[in-house]
Amino acid sequence: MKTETKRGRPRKFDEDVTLDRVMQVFWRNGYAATSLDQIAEATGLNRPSLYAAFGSKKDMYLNVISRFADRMHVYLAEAGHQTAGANPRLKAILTAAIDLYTGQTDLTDAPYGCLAISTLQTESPRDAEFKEALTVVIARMDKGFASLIRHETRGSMTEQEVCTAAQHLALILHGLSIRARAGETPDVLKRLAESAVDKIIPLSNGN
Amino acid sequence: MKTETKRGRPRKFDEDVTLDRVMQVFWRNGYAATSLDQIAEATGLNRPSLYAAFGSKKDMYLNVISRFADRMHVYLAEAGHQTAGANPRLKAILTAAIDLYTGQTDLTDAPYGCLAISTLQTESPRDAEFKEALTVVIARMDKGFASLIRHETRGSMTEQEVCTAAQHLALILHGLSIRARAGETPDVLKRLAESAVDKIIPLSNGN
DNA sequence: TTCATTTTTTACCAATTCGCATAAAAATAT
DNA sequence: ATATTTTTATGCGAATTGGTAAAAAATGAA
Repeated sequence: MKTETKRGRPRKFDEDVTLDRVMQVFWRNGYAATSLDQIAEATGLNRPSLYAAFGSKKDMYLNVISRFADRMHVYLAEAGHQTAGANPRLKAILTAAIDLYTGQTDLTDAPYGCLAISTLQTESPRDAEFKEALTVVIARMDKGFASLIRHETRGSMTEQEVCTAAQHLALILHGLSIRARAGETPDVLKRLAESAVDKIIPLSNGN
Repeated sequence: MKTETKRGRPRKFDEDVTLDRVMQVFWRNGYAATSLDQIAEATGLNRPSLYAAFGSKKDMYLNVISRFADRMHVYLAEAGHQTAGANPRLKAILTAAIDLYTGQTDLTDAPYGCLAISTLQTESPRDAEFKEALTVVIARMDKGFASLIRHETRGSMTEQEVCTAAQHLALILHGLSIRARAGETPDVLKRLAESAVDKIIPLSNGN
């Protein structure tokens, strides 16, 4: 009961690579400015096939947003595990995020920042689902930073201080996304990020 | 030679209040999702009148962006002059920005963050003029923070440190804009902002 | 071969988009 | 009054939008 041979005409596209292409289009244009024709062109599928496979434009967008959030999460977590100590780990994570935001990773070639920050945010006042998705993404980043800091500074910071520092880092991260989309270079952003981490979670913090 | 009585049919709208209404529509929807019909409805003008007075949709948007940047600049500068010392002045500025971002000022009732960060950013990859306008806005914020810090900490910080700290504050500001648009409350944001300032420009810095 | 199933393709739909051309209206100048 | 000038109002038009209906194609099952 693994792969029961599928009936019917076989698909001539791979779902994963197609979704990746959909993601690129939304990443560049945002939600409102992206047309299904552009997506069709970028994926090689035509509109009815897209709709049959992935639902409406909104469905596709939300699909791609959570896909992006998942990918970003594992990518940053991976980057954060190459070192030890709060300060170095946070620097590694921000550095990796900057690579992602400036098109230096496998996820994208384009320097369009964070997909959620760059595009979801804009739509949030008009659509409650989008707004909810945005707060979820933001909360996820906060939690990620908080758990790292909590773990690495066991005891030396109150829970309150941990959460505040985590949100500081998320603020910084979002600011970096905006600057990346504005065209700032990775190295400038990385210098900025490193000095920011040094002020928020100094190396001297017992790590 | 002040107001030479104008010929022709008189306008029945005020240019300033109309532009303010145009700004609200773009602020909520962003550029791409805003239609001229929506603007026409919000302003009470019809499309040909809008076009005659303010040009194309893009013209209107860029017009409103620089209008916003100017207003924001004077509003924040004013707020920053109610106190003395780098740390208190920066806190006052960020607090004022949060009021603006969350709809607590005369500029808008709506909690849609910073017009430029929230909407211009999204469009920047598709249009060189938008991208340029975005970098100009960002640079303006950097410079504003830098000149304040430079002035208040005369000598105690290198020019390099001043610029870096200024960019840190701008990163924070942009992050605050995003969270405001995501629906975060003013008081939470203000606590966050104040503690961030304390880490970037501590009170103990001789002020 | 014939049928059932799934995907692809073509074509269409109603609605909306931005911009403009043209006409009507409202004021001043002569 | 009549003409001139400026703004407003009506309405068109070509293009694009998201979505779908219907037919054609490609596979496995019988």
